[in-house]
Amino acid sequence: EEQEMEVDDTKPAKTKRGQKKIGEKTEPEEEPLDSVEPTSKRRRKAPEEKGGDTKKTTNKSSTQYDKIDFSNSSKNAQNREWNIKISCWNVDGIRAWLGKGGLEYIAHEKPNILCLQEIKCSRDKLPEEVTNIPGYHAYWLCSEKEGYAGVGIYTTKLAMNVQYGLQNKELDDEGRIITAEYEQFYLICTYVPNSGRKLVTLDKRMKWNEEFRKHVKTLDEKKPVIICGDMNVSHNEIDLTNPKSNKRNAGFTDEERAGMTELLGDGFVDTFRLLYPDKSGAYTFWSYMFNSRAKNVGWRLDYFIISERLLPSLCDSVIRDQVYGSDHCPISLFLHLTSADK
Amino acid sequence: EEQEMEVDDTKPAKTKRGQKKIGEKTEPEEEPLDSVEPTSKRRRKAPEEKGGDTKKTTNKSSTQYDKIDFSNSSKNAQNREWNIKISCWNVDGIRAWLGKGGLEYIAHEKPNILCLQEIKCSRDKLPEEVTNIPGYHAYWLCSEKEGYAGVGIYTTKLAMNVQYGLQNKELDDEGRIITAEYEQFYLICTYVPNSGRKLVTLDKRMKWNEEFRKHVKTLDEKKPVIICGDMNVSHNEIDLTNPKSNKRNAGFTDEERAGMTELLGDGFVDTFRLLYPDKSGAYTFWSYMFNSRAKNVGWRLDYFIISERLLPSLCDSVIRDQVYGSDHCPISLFLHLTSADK
DNA sequence: CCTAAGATG
DNA sequence: CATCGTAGG
Repeated sequence: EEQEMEVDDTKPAKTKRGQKKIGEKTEPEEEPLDSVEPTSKRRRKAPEEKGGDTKKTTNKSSTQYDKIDFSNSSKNAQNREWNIKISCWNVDGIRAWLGKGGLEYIAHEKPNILCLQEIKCSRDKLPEEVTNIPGYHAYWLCSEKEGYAGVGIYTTKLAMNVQYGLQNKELDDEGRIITAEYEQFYLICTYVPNSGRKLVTLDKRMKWNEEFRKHVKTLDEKKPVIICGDMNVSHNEIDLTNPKSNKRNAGFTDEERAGMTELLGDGFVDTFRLLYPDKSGAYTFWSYMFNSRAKNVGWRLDYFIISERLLPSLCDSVIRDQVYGSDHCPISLFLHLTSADK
Repeated sequence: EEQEMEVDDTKPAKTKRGQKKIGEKTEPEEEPLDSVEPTSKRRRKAPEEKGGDTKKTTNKSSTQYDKIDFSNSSKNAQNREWNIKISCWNVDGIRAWLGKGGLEYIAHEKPNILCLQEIKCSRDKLPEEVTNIPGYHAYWLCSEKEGYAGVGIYTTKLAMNVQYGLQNKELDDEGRIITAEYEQFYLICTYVPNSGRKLVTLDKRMKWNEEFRKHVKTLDEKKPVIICGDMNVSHNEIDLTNPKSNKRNAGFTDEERAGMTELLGDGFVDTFRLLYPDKSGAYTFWSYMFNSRAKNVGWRLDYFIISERLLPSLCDSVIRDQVYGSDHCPISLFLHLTSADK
């Protein structure tokens, strides 16, 4: 049974723009820059290759977004363009991210919903600049451990219901999951426990996987589910640069990979891999060490995983690997939702 | 009795400049920029006022030294110019100081001896750049506590003997004093224990003062003594911006001030205050907080204190308040030493 | 290599 | 408001 839902939504939007309904775009339709070749098949062209960008991860410049095309003209199975965009970013410390211009990402991406992981900040230390973003409501779940983990959701439309944690005493003290209920779906924003150096916390991770799966299956019985966040696993060899040498490292153990396989076996889909089954070099995380990002030595750890019955709505699932400000990059999911999804 | 002296002096100077003898200037005499008004009296003109310098403490620029005149034409009581310069700087972390260009200070000041306090670095983590400075030997005493306290001495001429600590078990684990014996004097480089917020370590400080005084008096029976370092006390009201509000704060308690008075009563002289008895606003430390340095809200905590019988040799004692790179600034002592000092 | 907190000053 | 160390990744 669910505990009472709390809503941390104290501030009204300051702008007069008014609230957007989910299913309503946040700005006028843009003409796509690419050719409008119909994408009748699930298979897509690979995302553009990164240029020889030497930008540092600590770059604060507001110009990083000028080169990025945030428009998306991909169609769903019924040849409809997206009408809701959900984005997701492990920010690796929301205060550092703020200092690196993280808010500009929101202004450029303009998602209907943005899920953040690893905010590493207790609720009372969240700067007003991040709690009070015009046009968005926000839900936060912070770790009891200071400066550790923590997740948040920005949303243009209020959720019907918000559930904090998994309702499991052992697993709910670190701020790792918020479940937001909307009319047509449940949205899960999660930061899955890392198994640690030398896999010291693999047991905890396995326990998490178990409870998480239960949670997701329960939700899925009621409404389709959209899971997003840092799943802290690269599912297959194609999902990281060095699969061989990482077989016994956190993020690519058999146990963690099997966890993902099980989840997908319950009727969920890894949207990016569905759309781009052969795309290699597509990562969402690069260690700060060894200049990994410049060399694109990375891992795909961040996912949009959706109930299979949402597939007709799926327009695109993309990795914003040009966006800097964390050791992860953002990802975005584009859906066309209609009343048929209810 | 003294323990065996260790000398941490593994590297020969890399340059071919050769060693300077103490009493030999490290570079050709420069023509002083100021008028050569003879300074027959102990009383001097005040150091120049700081300009409206907005430089940050973290400034790495190598240009900060261009505006500073390191020459000094002050004479001793026999109207002789200096032939030995000793400098002293609480660097507040030698690695951070190195990154802020601290070594450039040495190149510009060119002291015969430079004493450093608060190196905050264990011996094995000292960067080679600071342990291997051409033309200087180095002695180090590091705290057993990582990244805490610690002192060091650079010297162009090898000391005859080097004593590490006070030979007191309770007080010698934090790297707070090196005593170097030269032909004509003992040099003490010290970082006196801070009494702490709410004076939690005032007892330890009092114990230190007691043992330190014994040590100094013992040395003084053999040779004149030059004490330099962060004494962690402002002796009198003139020595800090806010004496009233700091009467019960570390650095200006009656107990600490009395300690300095006692030391001076044993036949030692605070050289700066002797030469500039009325000079106010002369500080060597400014809290990083509240933009204190820009406002010159500071404390005089760093001293050259010498045996009275060295007074005939004293040419000048100056505060390098234009030099940035720490929350303290360097100070320099100019002496003319002759065989009469032996 | 980055984030963060905590201790110290 | 700086310097550290350490934990975490």
